[in-house]
Order: sequence, then C-alpha cells, then structure tokens
Amino acid sequence: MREEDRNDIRNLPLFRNMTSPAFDALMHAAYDQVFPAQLELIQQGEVANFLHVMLEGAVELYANWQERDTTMAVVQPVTTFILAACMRDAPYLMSARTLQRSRIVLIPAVDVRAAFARDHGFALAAVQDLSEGYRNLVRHAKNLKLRNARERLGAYLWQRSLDAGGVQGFVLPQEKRLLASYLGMTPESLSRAFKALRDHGVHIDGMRVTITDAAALKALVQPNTLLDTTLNIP
Amino acid sequence: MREEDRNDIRNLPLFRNMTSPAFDALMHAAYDQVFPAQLELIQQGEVANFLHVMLEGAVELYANWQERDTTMAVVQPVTTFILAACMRDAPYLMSARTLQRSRIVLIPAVDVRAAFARDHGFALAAVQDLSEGYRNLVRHAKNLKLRNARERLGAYLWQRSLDAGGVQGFVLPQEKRLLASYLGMTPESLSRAFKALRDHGVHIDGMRVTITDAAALKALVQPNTLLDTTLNIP
DNA sequence: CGGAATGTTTGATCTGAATCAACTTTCGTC
DNA sequence: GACGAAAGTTGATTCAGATCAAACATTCCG
Repeated sequence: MREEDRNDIRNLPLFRNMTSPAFDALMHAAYDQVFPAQLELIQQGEVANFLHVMLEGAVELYANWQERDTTMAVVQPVTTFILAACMRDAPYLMSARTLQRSRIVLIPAVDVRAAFARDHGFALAAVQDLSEGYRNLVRHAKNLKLRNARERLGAYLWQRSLDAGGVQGFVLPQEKRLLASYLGMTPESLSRAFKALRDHGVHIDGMRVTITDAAALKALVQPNTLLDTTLNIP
Repeated sequence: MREEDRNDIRNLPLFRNMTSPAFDALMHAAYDQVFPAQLELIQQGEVANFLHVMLEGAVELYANWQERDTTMAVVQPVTTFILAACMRDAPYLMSARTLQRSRIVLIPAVDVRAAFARDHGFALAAVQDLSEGYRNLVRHAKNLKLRNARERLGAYLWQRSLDAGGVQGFVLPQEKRLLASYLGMTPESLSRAFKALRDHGVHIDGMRVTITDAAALKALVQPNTLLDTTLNIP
C-alpha cells in the first residue's frame, strides 16, 4: 500500500484515534486492491468478510428483491462502507458494485472486530461513524415518505449545490438513471421532474445543473437539515 | 427506581457488559418517570438531552415536514431509543410521543457519552445496538422502495406472525392508522390492502388477524431476512 | 471513424395509491 | 348505558408516477 493512501486512511475519523500498533496491525492484514468499473464487490446475503475503505473511484450500494432493484447510496472516497454488517458479523443487506475503476482497501472483518474489542479509541470512532450513518439513513427514509418526486429531486440538487460551496452551477456526480433509482423513481419520472423544476429556478443541460433562482427552489423544497444529507461528512 | 426495573435495564444488551460502577453512576444520574398516553416526549430538531429507555408502554417515533407526518417506528419495552442523536450530540431527527401510559428512564446524554468514553464494554455494546438499528433502517428503506403497499402489509403480517411464534392468529399491536403511516400509506389504502390480502390467505376481523393460508401469503410476500425486521431483537 | 450499445427524453396510456366524502364501528368518558 | 369523538370502512374520483413505446443522444470500442 502506498504511504499516501495509508495516511488517507489513518486520517479517516474512524481510524484517527486508534493507537498506532492497532492501526498497524489492521493495515497489515488489509488488502489494497484496484477494481475495474462495473464489478460486483459484494452480493447482498453474503456474510460480511471485509470492511471496505474507498480510496479512489465510486461505489454504488444497491438492493434487490424479486426482479426489482434500487440504489441505496453512492459511496465516494475517502469513506468506509458496510461497517454495520462487519460489526454484527451478519449478512450484507446491500450489494455493492464499482461505478468507476476504484481503489479499495479490504480489511478482514475479524481483524476489525478484534481491533475494536482491544482499542477503545477505535470503538468510540465506530460509534460516531455508525451514528452518523444511522442518521443519514433516517433522513433518506424521511425523504422518501414525506416528499414527492419533484421535491426529492429539488432537495437533492439544493444540497449538492450547497456541498459544492453554494455555487449556482455544478455537474451531476453520477448518471441520471442511478440518481433516479436513489431518489426512488424511474428515469422517465426523473426526466419529467427536471422539466417541472424549470418553473422553480433549475436549469438542466445534460449533466450540467444551473440554479437560476435559488429563492424559488428553496421555497419549493424547504431544505432542512433534518431531512437533507450532506455528502462526504468526513 | 424499582429494583426490578433496574435489573431490566441492566439486562439490556446495551448495559449488560458495563462495569458495575459505571452502571451505577449512570443510574444515579437517571430519572425514572411515568408519562401519560399521547404525551410528546421529544420534538424533532431539539438537541438530544436524554437517552430514553422504555420500561413499560409504547412510544411512537415519527417525523414531519411541512404539513405531512409519518410514523418511523413504534418502540416497545424493553429498549432504548435515540441513541444515535445522543452519541452525536446532535438534534433529534424524529419526534416521539407515548401511545400508552409509559414508564421511561431518562439518562442525561452527557452521562451516556461520559460512561461511554470510560467504559469499553459499554462502547462495544453501543456499537452493536447502533449496528442493529442501522440494519433495521436499511430494511425499512428497502421495503419502501422495493415492495408495493399490499406486499409491505403482507410482509409485516407475516413477520408479526413469526414473532408471535409462528402462530396463525394474532392481534395487531397498534392501531391501523399508525400501521398505515409506518408502512407508508394512507389508512384508506391500508384498509383496501387488507381486503386484497383476503385472496392471499389473510383474514382480518377488527384488530384480530388470522393467516388462513400461510403458503399463499408466503408466495405473495416472499419473506426475506434482508428486508423483514424482527421486533424486539433484544 | 462508424456502428452498436447504453442512457436520456418525449409522448401516450395505464394504474396504484391518494384524496374526498359519506357512512359505520369502536372507544372513552360522564 | 348513552353520547360524542375518533378510528375504520367503503365508494367515487383524481392524480402522481409507472409503464410502454419510440425517437434521440452519448459513450464505448473495434
């Protein structure tokens, strides 16, 4: 593993307060791998064998039942994912696939649990990580239940604009097909929701979004930290 | 606080592995209170001041936005709730109200966080608690996105029947109005979903549910541990 | 560069669930 | 036990979003 990546991991909130020996032990057991795009990393139902740490690229977490599929989240570096399944030593509830060529560190779940039983700082950090993950999921569920399709899209765009530093123009971070699934609608509905938002201060051109009337958009979506998730909290 | 209740709390997974001094300190700081039905315990947006431990009764966790409301969960004894907000020292994302007269222990969040920084066993237990909560929320979100109204109700009934020990008859644990909101539909739609399930082996009479054809119901809902939540895991 | 594959938009239509309204049942309280 | 309020059901209607189908656009790759 490159020194630089090791430092990136070390600086993650989850690993920042570990003792050095414990961290070294974890890294020693870890695999650093590069995966091509569109590779299935995890299949829901499998028992969690590895904690995944994204260094580069993007990973989609999705779920399926019968013939239906839905995107649950898109993970961006540098973040860990599926910590909960590792901790519970339980089956993954979601599948994961790379969206782009991605560099990912795999840490055996056994070692994570061991580190975790030994190292208090790590346990505390895990609690913070899980708590934040929990809260983001509450927000996602509230969004699905309280807002309609157009409002969900509007709120998403509002938040992305904030994340980018309050700019009025930005590029969608992933394909619309995926965004639609994440927001709980079909691609066709997403397309129509974009159209409907033209009357509420949003202009779209391909992947490029411009917020032409922030006040109008804000009035529609009523952004709210109790519903809207900021990306890349770490 | 009654000795018996103290023991109930002590036996919760969250507190089971604490050292006795740490547990005693926590309990010392705690308030044991009885609340009447329909009392608002927590308002979303407030900063988390207390970890709540349900001893008796039932509490609804719900959320609202604009004029819309939705039930996120119904908490039954003996369980803790809103641990994540306490840990993050952040605003509650959900409101809480008692459904019945309820006995609840309130532990100041500061003390929880302190206990937690000191007591390793407690930190480990918190991770397990949060992980399980996280996973249940993933299931809830998957349910909302992957199943339609009738399937959600069918799956819910299937799971309640399993929880009751695989019996074919049981009584709904809460009013239908609330169940409808939890399952993400209107009371009218719930009523029609019950009707529709008559063709899939479910008979309903008031609050009393009878599964008349388990095979038929199972075929419809395709129950699945990756989607369906067992109540009262502790 | 060209053409196949995949993603996106648009239009027409359908449908599951929401809404609105009226009625019945159940529950809590005096 | 009666009465008022709230919960639940049923029917009629509407509507948001899904589905189906076809045209476009973009990306990928030989």
